[in-house]
Amino acid sequence: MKKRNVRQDAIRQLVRQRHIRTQRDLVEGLEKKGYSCTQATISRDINEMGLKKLPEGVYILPEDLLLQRLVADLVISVELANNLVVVKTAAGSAQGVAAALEAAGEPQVLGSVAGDDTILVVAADNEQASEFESAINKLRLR
Amino acid sequence: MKKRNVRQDAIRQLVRQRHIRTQRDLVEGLEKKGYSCTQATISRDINEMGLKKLPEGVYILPEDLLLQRLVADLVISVELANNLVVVKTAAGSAQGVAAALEAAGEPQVLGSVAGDDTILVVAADNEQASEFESAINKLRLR
DNA sequence: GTGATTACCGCATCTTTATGCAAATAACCA
DNA sequence: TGGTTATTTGCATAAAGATGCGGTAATCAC
Repeated sequence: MKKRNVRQDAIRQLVRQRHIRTQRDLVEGLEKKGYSCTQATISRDINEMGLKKLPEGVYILPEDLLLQRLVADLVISVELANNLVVVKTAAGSAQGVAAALEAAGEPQVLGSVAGDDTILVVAADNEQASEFESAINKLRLR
Repeated sequence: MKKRNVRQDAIRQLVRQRHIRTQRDLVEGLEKKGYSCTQATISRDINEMGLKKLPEGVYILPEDLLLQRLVADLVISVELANNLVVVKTAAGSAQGVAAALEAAGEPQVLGSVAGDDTILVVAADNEQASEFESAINKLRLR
């Protein structure tokens, strides 16, 4: 049976795109994508993929967890200016957040510099910058 | 009715002391302290107190959440040396973590200085330092 | 092919947490 | 004080998630 991997890819997509709060959400989301399975299967998939549930109640991919926490905890604002994104952080945290962003390796980013409470992120063009901005904002739950 | 507040104080203690994973854990812990109540009551207490459940599966007080996340995500090691505690963090994060520690206002800390990836914490004496060390380590789940 | 082994999954059920409802208790007030 | 109102709680049950068991499909050795 090969469907398992394909289904788990679909789960990855759903978790990244939307805010999935329950396993039922996933069953329904998968249904719309043409996959049919039960909550029991989802439970096993979640365990196998190492999905975590945040205190805020949404599922998140394990590889996104660290960045999410740092962004949610330390980023104060995100502003767009042409192909630049200016990220304000808690005092003294810009270096740390910038390192995590770097490590996450968002493809649309050319590079960044960080001061004490500000990160300047340079994207190739306005659209790439905008994409990056919304990617960050998606991590800032609550 | 005064028992509610007293019970919630006991819950606070338990959550800080041990790693509480289920509401049943709390019912049992409270039982040993002489409080008798049901899981339904605990559920309401947890909601009212704003307790959160970490992805690692343990409950945490809302006021401890930010520090916990930063410590868990960014602290690499904690070493004790007489009345000093040397905290190693991810590169560029020492400032941020030190600020959060500062904000948490652990009473046993006299002060601290932070470089790029190291925080030096000064306590009044060896015992205070040791207490602080274990307080930090308690936040470093998994 | 046949048989054995393995991976996968649904069903049923268990565990954990949330909640509607009514009873009990506390707080208030005339 | 007696009556009224607001809180707090337990019980029963719903909702969300985990898991034992057995069945089916895919794989492999022969």
